[in-house]
Amino acid sequence: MIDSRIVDVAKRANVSVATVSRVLNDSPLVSPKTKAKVNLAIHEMNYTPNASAKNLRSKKTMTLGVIVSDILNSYYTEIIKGIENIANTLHYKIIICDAQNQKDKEIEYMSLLMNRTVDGMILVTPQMTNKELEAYADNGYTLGVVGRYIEHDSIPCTFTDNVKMAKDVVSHLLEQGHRNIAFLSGYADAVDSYERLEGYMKALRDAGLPFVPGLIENGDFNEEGGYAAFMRLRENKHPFTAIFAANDEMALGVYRACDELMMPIPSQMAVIGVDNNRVTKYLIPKMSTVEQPKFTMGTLLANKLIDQINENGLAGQRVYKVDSELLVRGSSLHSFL
Amino acid sequence: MIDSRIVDVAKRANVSVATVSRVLNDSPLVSPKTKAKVNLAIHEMNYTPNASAKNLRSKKTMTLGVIVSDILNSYYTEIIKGIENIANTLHYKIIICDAQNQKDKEIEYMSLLMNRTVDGMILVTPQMTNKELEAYADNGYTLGVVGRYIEHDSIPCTFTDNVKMAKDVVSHLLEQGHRNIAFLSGYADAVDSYERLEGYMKALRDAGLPFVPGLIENGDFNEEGGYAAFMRLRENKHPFTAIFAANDEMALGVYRACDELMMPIPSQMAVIGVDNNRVTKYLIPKMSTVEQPKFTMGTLLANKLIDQINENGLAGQRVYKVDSELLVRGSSLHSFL
DNA sequence: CTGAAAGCGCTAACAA
DNA sequence: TTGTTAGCGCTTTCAG
Repeated sequence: MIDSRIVDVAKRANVSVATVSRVLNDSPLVSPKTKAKVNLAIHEMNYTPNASAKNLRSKKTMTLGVIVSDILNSYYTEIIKGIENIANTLHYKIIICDAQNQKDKEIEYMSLLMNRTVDGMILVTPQMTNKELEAYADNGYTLGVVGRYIEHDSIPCTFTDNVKMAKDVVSHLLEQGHRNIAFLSGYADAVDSYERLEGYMKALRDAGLPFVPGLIENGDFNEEGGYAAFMRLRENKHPFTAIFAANDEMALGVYRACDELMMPIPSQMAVIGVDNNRVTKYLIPKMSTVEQPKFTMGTLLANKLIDQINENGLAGQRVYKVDSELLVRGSSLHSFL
Repeated sequence: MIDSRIVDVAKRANVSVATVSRVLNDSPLVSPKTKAKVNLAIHEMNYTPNASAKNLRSKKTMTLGVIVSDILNSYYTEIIKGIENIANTLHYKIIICDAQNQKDKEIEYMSLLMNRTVDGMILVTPQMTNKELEAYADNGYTLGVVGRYIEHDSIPCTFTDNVKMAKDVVSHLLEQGHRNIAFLSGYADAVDSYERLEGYMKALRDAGLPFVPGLIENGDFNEEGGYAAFMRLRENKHPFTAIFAANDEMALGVYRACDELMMPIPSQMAVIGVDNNRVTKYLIPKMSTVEQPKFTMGTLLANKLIDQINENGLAGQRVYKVDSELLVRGSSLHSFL
């Protein structure tokens, strides 16, 4: 039954609780005969071990917490798939927390799970600052980060080079003949925002073009925000023919705005996003974007974190830098004119 | 510190562990003065209670398990959002399990969590049969189902009327003048498949049209399967001008196939899906589909299940039937010709 | 209002 | 190879 205990099994099988525990945990110190007897009892009683008791005693939960910004955004779900993939293999469970794009939710989840509910946390969110994360680690918590670089000995991380990525995007736009390129940032204080902004500015500088503040707006990383930010950009009265959005969600808002304003993409407005969300390839024209190896990033990080938990040490590589790739599609191609 | 215990706090505050526990659990039986003293100690030590110990002793985990077929499909993530919404409010955590469209994964997760890791399970998957679910319930497990009706006193469920929905879809297609309508099923044994098939057949019968087996194919509920099934349908040599897919994912495959075959939608092929996945409204033409109140379904069911866990009883409504709505868009509109 | 103590179900010394 | 037993850290009677 659902609430039979290890002693019940022991009694039925005429052995001690220790023996049952050994069978349960595949210890080699049990004779085949006893093992069979115990397994029979287990099946007859439909016994399942109580996880809480096991966790308390063994001081681990075999569970990882994962905090993402938004579970509806496929960027995050694909990372989750990667995490899940390796977690499953290594017999770990994962608790997925959806911060709903709110930083206070992230913090709330952090404290919710940091009480030995999980053995470690994976943060996939641009909002929490490195400082805050480091504070957690310094307090003895085990955590890892997907999607950004962090300088702390005990926090593993996987990320792509945001600056380089943004430079690549802007260079491509320059090559296509654009000279007035707008940048759609996410939250101002998010790493992904300012690193991509930095790349954008570097590319302009390298090309000898001036940086125009009126060509920058914040869009909060979501579609609605992207739409509104695009409208504000137009009010700024600085004409532009191309726009680089810090993620695909915001670029989607640009698509909608262009549709309403009867501005064909890419002939009157070139658009590029970041993330290679699934929806981008169903759009017309298909959206140019940057592919990040999301699944891989999830797998790498989770694997490393689980290692760290079990080895209780920090051997091997801590920082995983993976390559992103600019996917040039219809929304930024001059030949589409 | 991360590993200080309740006795450490008690010592520091010069009280007993019982008192600390009372403060921790907001018991009214503590004087304000003592409470302040204890809280001070808690903060000074940065103490957090050990969840495993608490779970073991209190026999609950304040956690719900949620099994979905595919976390990349927004149908499921929106239901999850609904579940999460009410769970958060009621101080429950959720463990999300992605069965990756595999029935054996569902069963695996079921046994993984049914050991008091969670207080109850929510199944959002068309694959497990009602019989199997009933067996779990009969064994004393607490569970609920989103997306289908089930006849069992202790399993709450929310669902929409699949038969009626399918009839509505086919009726609309008939009104648009179509007489040869294909049906794209999911897995043959999934409720959503056969109930929608039933509605499809009823609508044809009501209209006095023959049922043509060659117009039915299975597409496994995913895009690739939808694509392949569409190709098979064409090989069957039964001409058809409209297709009803049992979900949007498969309809997406049809879009791709039509694109490759240079068959414009809707003039040469009308297409309707089910779920109102976000991507449907970015397609050209926009895809007709059926909206189900996903968020609400999640909220309703989770709320009911938590009630059931706490009341330890089955008072009130068990079955929640919610309305779905046919969204007629470009992909099935004759006027688009 | 506060404290002492029993025990939740399990694992892992240690003993046999 | 097997059994006995001491906790893991918490909640909750029961007594004061």
